[in-house]
Amino acid sequence: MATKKSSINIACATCGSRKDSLFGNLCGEDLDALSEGKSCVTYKKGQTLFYEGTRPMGLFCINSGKVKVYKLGSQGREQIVRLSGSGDFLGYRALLGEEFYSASATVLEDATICFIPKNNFLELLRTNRDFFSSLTKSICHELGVMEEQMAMLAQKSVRERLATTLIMLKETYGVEGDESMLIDIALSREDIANIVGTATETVIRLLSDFKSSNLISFEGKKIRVLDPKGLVREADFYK
Amino acid sequence: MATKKSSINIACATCGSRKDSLFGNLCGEDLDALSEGKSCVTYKKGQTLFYEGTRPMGLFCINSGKVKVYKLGSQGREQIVRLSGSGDFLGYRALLGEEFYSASATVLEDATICFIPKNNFLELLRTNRDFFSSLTKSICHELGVMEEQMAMLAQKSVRERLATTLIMLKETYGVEGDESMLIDIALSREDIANIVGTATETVIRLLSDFKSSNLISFEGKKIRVLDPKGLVREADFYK
DNA sequence: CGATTTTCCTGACTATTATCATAAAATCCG
DNA sequence: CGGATTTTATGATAATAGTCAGGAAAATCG
Repeated sequence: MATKKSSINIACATCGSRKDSLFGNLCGEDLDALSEGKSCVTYKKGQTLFYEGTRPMGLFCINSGKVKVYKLGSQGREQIVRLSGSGDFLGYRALLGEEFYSASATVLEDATICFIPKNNFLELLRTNRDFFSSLTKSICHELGVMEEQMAMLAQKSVRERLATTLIMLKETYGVEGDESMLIDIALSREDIANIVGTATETVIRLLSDFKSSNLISFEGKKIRVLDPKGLVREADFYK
Repeated sequence: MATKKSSINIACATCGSRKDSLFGNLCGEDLDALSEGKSCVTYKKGQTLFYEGTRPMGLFCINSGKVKVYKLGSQGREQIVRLSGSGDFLGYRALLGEEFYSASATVLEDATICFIPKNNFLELLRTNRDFFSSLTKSICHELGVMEEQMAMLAQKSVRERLATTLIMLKETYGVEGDESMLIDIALSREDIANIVGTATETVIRLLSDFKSSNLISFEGKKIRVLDPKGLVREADFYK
């Protein structure tokens, strides 16, 4: 499905999504050094950036588009561990941990993504202590998010997990409508199942349940949250 | 239950568990600086080092004993996110992420634990770049372990999760016997349930199942793994 | 040591969720 | 456009795990 096509390099110095990223505060000199080695590529939905178990060669930096990061279980089922979008980095965990990729990354929505070779990235870390600190801080925050996620997966029922996931998606990808919010990311029912950790059929049933209760509505492939408070109730107190 | 009693300070320079920790490679000067501000306390089983939602004041460094780190769910149920022992640090995530504690920590087995004030720790990070790097590397590794854990919790059945947990516990806390290995940590059935994310009764039932199948045996409060390969089968392919 | 509390265990029952089968709807692609 | 594939949907059934209740065993404590 779909083929890669290269595109003209976007210089880091003029990159629009940079201000939202950890590169936001870099000085011109650092930016030029980064730009030097990097390449910038357009990916189509379905293309894979890297595979679990392979060696990281550098850092991916998402300019636009959306990516899912997932591990494969023993039955070949994906478990999505993170969704990434504009301004996010991919692959720093494996680079800094000096390990192979612990997960795979595949494009969900057509994306423009820069690749910064390992050595350029490590050199930046070596020379710019503030950047190193803010990266570390961000990783620590990430770790806290993962703990949260873990507790949710372990303790809540599937119904609660789905409600919780919708709330999180709304918080990250919600775009304003009047009163309600549209979750602006194209996830299949199967993708949602692979975030929640359940069967696709179960997601379909529960979503149409939530729809019947007027908690959500469907808008093309996307979901609109009509009653956030109702969802919070479903997420916390059901059972 | 049980009260704190202070004990004579152990100097970092002469600390026996240091070589197993991230402080293992520090020079004498750094060690003396650390020792200066620190205090060293003996805790009894059941005592709590810190509570979720509070502000971290420094780093805990476990000299001996075992500690569980857990989050509280909305039904008051603990989800254990990590077990820590001799040589492990506690609280660096919140310190480096500049956040409140995301979890609580309670002593499982009587412990001797040093406390290093925030500023001493941060100063060490500031002045010793190698230490900062190795800490970051360790955090990245931790993040990978969490991803693994998350996928397990989301995808596997409770039976598989329990088998997986026993294997992990064996790998971390196993002490040699002939052929079999004893898991040398005192966990109640409820603690195990709070790692696996299930009801205590279910853990009891499944453990006695595993015992009937001669995969494990009980030795006081501890569990002996008789057939690791059998456990691996239970962990992966059941269903 | 005996009393009390906590932990462990078992059974019965119920609720939740997975699985399998089938079909409609949507999307892809030449 | 029209056939093929993928995704979404729904029903029936079975497996899994949770809850509640009651009792045995073990640990704790004065």
